[in-house]
Amino acid sequence: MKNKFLAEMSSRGYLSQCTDFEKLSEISDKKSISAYIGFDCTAKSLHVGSLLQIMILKMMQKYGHRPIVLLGGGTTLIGDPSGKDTTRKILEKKEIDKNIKSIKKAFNKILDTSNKKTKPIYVNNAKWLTKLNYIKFLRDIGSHFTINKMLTFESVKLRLEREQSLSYMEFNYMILQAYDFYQLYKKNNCILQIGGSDQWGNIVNGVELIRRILKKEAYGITSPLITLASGAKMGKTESGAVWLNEDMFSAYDYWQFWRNTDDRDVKKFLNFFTEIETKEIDNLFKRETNINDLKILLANEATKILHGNVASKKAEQTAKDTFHGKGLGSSLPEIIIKQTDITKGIKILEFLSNNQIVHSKSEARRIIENKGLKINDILVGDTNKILEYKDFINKVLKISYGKKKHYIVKIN
RNA sequence: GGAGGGGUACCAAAGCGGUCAAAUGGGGCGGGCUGUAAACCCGUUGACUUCGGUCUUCGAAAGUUCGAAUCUUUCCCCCUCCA
Repeated sequence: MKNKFLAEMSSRGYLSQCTDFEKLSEISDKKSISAYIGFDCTAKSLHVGSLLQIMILKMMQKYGHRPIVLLGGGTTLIGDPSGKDTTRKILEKKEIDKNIKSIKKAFNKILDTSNKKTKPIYVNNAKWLTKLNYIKFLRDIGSHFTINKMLTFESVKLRLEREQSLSYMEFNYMILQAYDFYQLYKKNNCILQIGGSDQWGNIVNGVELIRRILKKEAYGITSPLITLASGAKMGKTESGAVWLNEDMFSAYDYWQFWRNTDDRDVKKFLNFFTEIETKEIDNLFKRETNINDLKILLANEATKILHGNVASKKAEQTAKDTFHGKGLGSSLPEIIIKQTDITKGIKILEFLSNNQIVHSKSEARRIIENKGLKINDILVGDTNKILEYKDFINKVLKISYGKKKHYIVKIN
């Protein structure tokens, strides 16, 4: 593969399938192309599960191509059945619009928005999907799809085999996605759709629709499903999903997420989620004997891409202070309490549950009984402990839930 | 449309009148070991509590009973087979 863009895609492990490597390579060699990836808008933020796709968009920019981010305001009204064995919850338009606005924030941080030529274009398929005329759509688009073929798609087959209901609405999802591609081809000259491997069928449909109607060639690429060494799903931690939006998942927690990567996944993640050259990564693994240093590198680089250099450095320093020194990291979550409250004394159980450190007083009691709670690195043994002024050092106190969750408590 | 089987905590799955806040496994959380990893070991896993207990929970509602996850009725949902 001579094309640099595709070559790097391949060496980083971003490539799973492509409709036509040779041709696509040829075209992207000659000119700048536009490619799109569609994203679901069921939540206020995307999570790391979508990060690989975003990294691909970022890499396109590096090679002078333009990414199109399709925020599926229209398709989210329907719900993609791919990879799901039950119907997704259906959202209202208002909520979806709110989600779109919020999701964009992360894209603007990760992608390069300064270069005019490669600046990402955001599109919302609600724009064309919600205006469709049913009869016209059936005649113009529907006539190009056969049920015979649609029934052979994995997403449909899976549901039918398990005898789980697949509504007519969901059944239409793939046609709508194909139609999206067709629209983007016409409007934005978008010749390539990228997606996760579960999107292969949907992507191929779009390519075929474009060929049939426009007699033009479009292309599709899928990225592999990320598998973790442990077999778990990528992007889940003890506290739930790893969100990209900072108000839902702090930069420090994000840094920690990468820092805690399984040894066996470090190399893969460096390729996937940093911009370090593949060769350089190989060299690092040859030279570096301490895997923990590589995890720190991974955490730094990954955090930098999303939250910026300053936040990344701060997170690293906080981790250093928290785990290796006596200091208090500045990125740790802060809890402010009133002077008057502390003079009165606060019951530890109430303090923990009121500040959402634990979900209930029972959990607070449990964690103390299990030797998991520390104040200023000293084990709290008594569930009846009262937080007092003397627990603070210079009006500041560190409270630790287990080894990894730390909070700074300050007196106002 | 007919005949059966089933809905139990985060998930899977036992329990089938009291000893059930509900066995067991997975997952989660905490501890130990270590490297903020993996593996392994131990503890814990509804809420509130003055630590005596109290309250809510086994698809939904109503009922039988001193007492119901367990029995009855109605309803909702899922599965298997037949048409």
